[in-house]
Formats: sequence, C-alpha cells, structure tokens
Amino acid sequence: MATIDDVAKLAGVSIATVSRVFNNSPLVSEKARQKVLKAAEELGYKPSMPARSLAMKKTNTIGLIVPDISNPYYAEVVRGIEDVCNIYKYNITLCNADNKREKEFQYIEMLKNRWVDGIIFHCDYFSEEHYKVFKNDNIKVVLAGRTTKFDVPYVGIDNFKAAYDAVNYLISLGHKRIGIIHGPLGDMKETIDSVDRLRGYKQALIDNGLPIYEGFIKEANFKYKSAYNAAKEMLKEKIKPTAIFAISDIMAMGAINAVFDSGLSCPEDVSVMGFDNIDLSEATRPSLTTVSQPMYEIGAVAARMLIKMLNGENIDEYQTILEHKIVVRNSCISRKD
Amino acid sequence: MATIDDVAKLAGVSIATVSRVFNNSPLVSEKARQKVLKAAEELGYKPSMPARSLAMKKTNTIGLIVPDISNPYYAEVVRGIEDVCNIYKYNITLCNADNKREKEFQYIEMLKNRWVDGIIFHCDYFSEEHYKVFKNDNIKVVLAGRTTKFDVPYVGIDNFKAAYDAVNYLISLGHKRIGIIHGPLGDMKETIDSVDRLRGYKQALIDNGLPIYEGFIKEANFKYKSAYNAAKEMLKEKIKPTAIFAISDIMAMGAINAVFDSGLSCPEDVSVMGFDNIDLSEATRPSLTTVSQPMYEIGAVAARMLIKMLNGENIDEYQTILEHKIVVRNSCISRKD
DNA sequence: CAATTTACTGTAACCGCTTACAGTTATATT
DNA sequence: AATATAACTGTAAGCGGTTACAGTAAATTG
Repeated sequence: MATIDDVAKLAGVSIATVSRVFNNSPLVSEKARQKVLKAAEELGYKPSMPARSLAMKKTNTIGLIVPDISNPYYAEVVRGIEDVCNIYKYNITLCNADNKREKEFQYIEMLKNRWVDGIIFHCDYFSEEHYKVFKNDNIKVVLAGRTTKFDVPYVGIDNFKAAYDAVNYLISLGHKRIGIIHGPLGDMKETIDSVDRLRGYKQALIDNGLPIYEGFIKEANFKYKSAYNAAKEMLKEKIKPTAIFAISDIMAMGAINAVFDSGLSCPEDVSVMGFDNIDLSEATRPSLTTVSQPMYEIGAVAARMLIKMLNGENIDEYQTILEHKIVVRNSCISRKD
Repeated sequence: MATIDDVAKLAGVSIATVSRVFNNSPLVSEKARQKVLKAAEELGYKPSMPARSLAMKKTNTIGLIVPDISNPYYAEVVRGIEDVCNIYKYNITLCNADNKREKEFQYIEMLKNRWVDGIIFHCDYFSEEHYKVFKNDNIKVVLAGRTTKFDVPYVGIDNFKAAYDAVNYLISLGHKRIGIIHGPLGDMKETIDSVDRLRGYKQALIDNGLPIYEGFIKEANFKYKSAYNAAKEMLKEKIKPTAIFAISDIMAMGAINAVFDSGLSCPEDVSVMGFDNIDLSEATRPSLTTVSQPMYEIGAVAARMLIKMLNGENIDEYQTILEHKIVVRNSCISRKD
C-alpha cells in the first residue's frame, strides 16, 4: 500500500503538503494540490486510518454494545445507528453482550483500548456500576432504548406510559380481565423495561377501578417459547383473562399460539396485545395490535446525539423520550362481558 | 490514559520490557514481569490498539458487509460471526450495503483504509467486479451465504438442491400444482440464490414429469408485502396452485396471509413452504414448514475460516457447502388431487 | 526599491507501540 | 580466573500519519 511518503516523493512535495491536501487545509496552493491529487490517484493512495487515529487521537469509530443482534428489535435499532453513522463517516464496532454484566464490562474495556470515540450502549438495566465505569474512564456514552436516573444521555420511550396506554386501550375496548406477560424483573428497584411496563399495567387497572389478580401476571424471558408457556399457564385459571398484554411482539406471538392451542381463538375469545411493532407483527395471523416503539428512530437519534457530543456541540436535550403509539390491527377486539 | 512510557518509568524498566510483558514474550525475567504488571495495574494501563495496529500492521478487526442487518436472516448470520470473532479476540466493523454495488465498493474501500485484517462479505450476487476488487487489493475475504464460480473462499448451502428438495417434498405430499415466489433475478446468468432456487424448483417439476406453468412463477423482493401481492396474483388464476413455495420465510408469511385473504385456508386449500427457518417461523399460524438454512453456522464457519486464513493456517476446504434440511411443521399437508 | 505582508511549504517532533540489534549481567565451563 | 554462553535488557529506528514552527518566495505597500 502506498504511503504518504510515496505520494510526497512522486508529487515532488513534502509529506506535510500531502497531509494538508487530504485534510482540506486551505494552506495549499492549487498547483500543489493538483500535483498531490494526481500522484495519489496514480498510486491509489488513501490515508491510513490507524496512523491517522494515532496521530489525532480519534478513530472515527463508535462502539456498539447490544444484548443480541439476532433479536429483531435490536437489529432494527442498530440499523438506525449505522445509517446515521455512515452519513457522518463513523464506523461501528458491534458487540453482543447478552445482557451479561461480565461481557458488557469486557467489551467496554476493549472498546476503550481501541480508542473508540464513543459508545452506544443497550442493556436491560443500567446500574450504578455501569455508570461508574463510564464516568471514571470518561467515556462518552449514550444509552439507547433505555432510561436511567443517572446523569447519562439516553434516548428511549416512556415504558410506564406506553404500558399504561396499552392497557387503557384494552380497557376502553371493554376488557376487564387483562393478563400481562412481562420480562425478567431483576431486583425490582431499578428502571428497567419490564418493571416500568408492569407498573404501567397495574396503574391502568387501578385507575380504572379494576382489581389486580396475581394469576394474570406471568413472567417470561422475551423468548417465544417462554411466553407461550406463560400464556398456557394463565389460560388454565378458572377465570380466564379476556385479553393478554405481552410486553414484546415475539412474546405476543407466543401468547396467540397458546390461545389457539388452548382450544380458544384469538381475538374472539382472547385478545392479545404486543409491544415493539417489529416488522413481522403485521404478518402474524391475526396481525398484531401492538405498542409501536420507534426502534430505527431510537438508534438514529442516539447516534446523532453521540456524534454531536463528539463534535463538542451542545445538545439541548440530552435525555430524549420518543413517542410510542398504539398500532391497531386485528389481535384485539372489543368485549361486552 | 497511561501510556507505555508511564508504565516503564514507574516500573523502572524500558518500554521494550513493558511491551514484551504485554506480548507474553519469554524474554523477560520474572522479576521484571512482576514490576511491570504491578505498575500497569496501578496506572490502569492497557496497550493502545491503534498504536499497536500501526506498529504491527494488524488491526485484529474484521470487516463485515451485509445487505441489511434488520433482516432476521442476516442478523442471525452476524451473530454467528461475532461469537467466534469474540473468541479469537477479533472485532467486527459492521456495514449495511443494501445490496447496492456503490455502497458495497465504498465500504470495501473504507475497510481497506482502516486496515481490517479481512472481510466477510454477504451480497445477493458476487460479480466479477467484486472479484477483481478483492483480488487487486489483495484483500482476504470470505463469502458468507453465497457461492461463486470465482476462486474465492465461501460458505453457503446448495440452493439448487435445497429448492429441489423442497419442491420434491411437496410433490411427495401429492401436490401437482406448485407455485413459487422467488426473488429478484438479476441478469439470470449468475449464481444467485433466486436463480438457483428457481432452477431447483423447475428441475424438481421436470424430474417428476410435472408441467411448468408460468402463471405459477412470481417474482417478489423478499419483503412481506411484495410476497403477499405476488401470492394474491397467483391465486387469481383460474387453475389455482395447491402449494406455494416461497424462497424465504418472510415471503412465506406473506403468502400465507394472501391465502387467507383470498378466502382460502392454509394448509387445507393451499400449502405454503418457506425457506430459511428463521426464529419466528415456528410462531406463525400455521407454523411454517420450511427449508432450514444453518444461518448461525454459516456465520460461525465463515468467521473461523477467515481467521484461519489470517493466521496463515492452511484450510483444507475453503469452499464449504453446509447442509440444509426440511423442517416439517404445519403449513404443508398432503393432497390427493 | 526596500520593507512588509501574505501565502505557501518543509522540517522535525510527536502519537504509542514493536522489534532488530547491541549491550549487559549472571551463570556455566574449562 | 578467564572465557563462553545464556538470559535478559535497553536503545533506537521504524509504523504512517498530523501539525507547530520556521523558512521562503511572491505580492503589496509606502
């Protein structure tokens, strides 16, 4: 590969001039610029990024830690991130941490050693430990799809409100016995999706004067099968729910199939509501009524935010809540009883 | 951030010794090693990857170009890649090229400038132009999920045979009128999924003495909606197919819903067969009978292959065909007519 | 026309690491 | 005890860029 020296020699100028040309410095004469460009062209020269990174202490790379890229939700977020990074000439280093603390910290360490300019972090729960690591090492980070009480930039949705709205919608349809399939709860003290959504569910019931029945509250792990099993359980109760709110679309699909396999039908006997609005939620049978999260947008906004931070620009709102909305399809119908 | 100089000073040794310790060189006394380790610990020192890359001309990074990470198929492949890269301490730079030639070449150029050690490439069709670029720049590359006539390492499946098997299975079930929804065909001359699968489809019909009817051959673009429309078209024909083979699961979901929305039922009136076996194919209603591609495995094998190449190891089989298999679920039933 | 000013240009130090090569000790050998 | 050998260790020259600073030539000014 041709180096800056080769170009300088061929163009008959110093390496400083070559460097200036490639950095669009105004301090180069048009004549020199042309000579350099011609020589570079001839040699197929492009500046070496590692060398440049070392000299400038900037890698133009953003580290991206997600739980699992094979989950359609994260894949969509990542797509949003990559698209805006690409526009701004940033590159992305992808890491799958499976929500394991150890892997997360390992990756953070590694990204740090690689001098990434910043990190976009996506985990189920942002702990004090996380906060400290980023703080101590002075790593620029933005949380995607997650909110936190710590002083860290984030972009996400209001999970409490989203769940509240979803359940409210079900109630407005006339449902009185509404079950929920939530995710792992952790220690219940922190701001994590599952906890907030469960709170939203309960609050909606309370505000509408409906009772909270523990038999209608089941935990699963965001996988299809676990939700299927949870729904099956729920449908074994003597008094059955008329609606089930699953806090992810994939879990909702599990619930729908559980309904069918329990000899009932959806939405006639049991309405099922999802969460996320992944691509395939319109492809299920019945198609899913769900709470739409702007996944692509979450990624895109997070990336834009981080890049602004890296440029030293001021960001007015560095903790952003994006709008969710209810997407009505065919898995929920109204009820009289 | 502490540098190697800081550590050397604190430990009272030269930077060469520090470097040796961190490279596990045997040329260091135990005493020196301890001093260095202690100093490094104290300063929180870890070698700078960019500096190391520059000195060693090795970045420990693999470039990854896929059409679109938000497609569950690619997401799964990428997950396989990342997992094995992680084991071997490689990092991944993710690029979404949307199957656009221009973007692909742009990304290749960029990855080259970043001195990635190698590239795992995933596109719909590997052209001579691609071949030349990789060849000329002497870029180590392995194709994932794609085969080619060119002398390039790859790991994929036998798409012709897979489609042949799928259609054969349908025929064995008694189907005689079988439609196909394939993907974009390009110029029809090259080895791309759609072409190979379409060929497999036709060959299976021919080998079983069944006629090829153009009305049963529809093109779509791998999106849910396009397949839905294609299937709708197909079902408008006077003589309707009793089975539809869609060459991706997502398209199969489109087909299933088109069947329903045409007032027919699946699988009773029309069987639908998919391709890929993505996670959600067991979650549809009816669950999908499909051709399973080992997506994770394709990624993992490709990564392992590339890393071996980077280590200068010999690879016995550098063009690998992985096994597909038919996964029988509920979307296809036998037919008498 | 000399003195400034302007507009470039080149030299060299530096970014943080690796590694060839040349020491320098300590140990073994005779 | 002198020498050869082994076992480390340090110096310095890269890797391929950026950039402060000094230098030079051309343009402007008085």
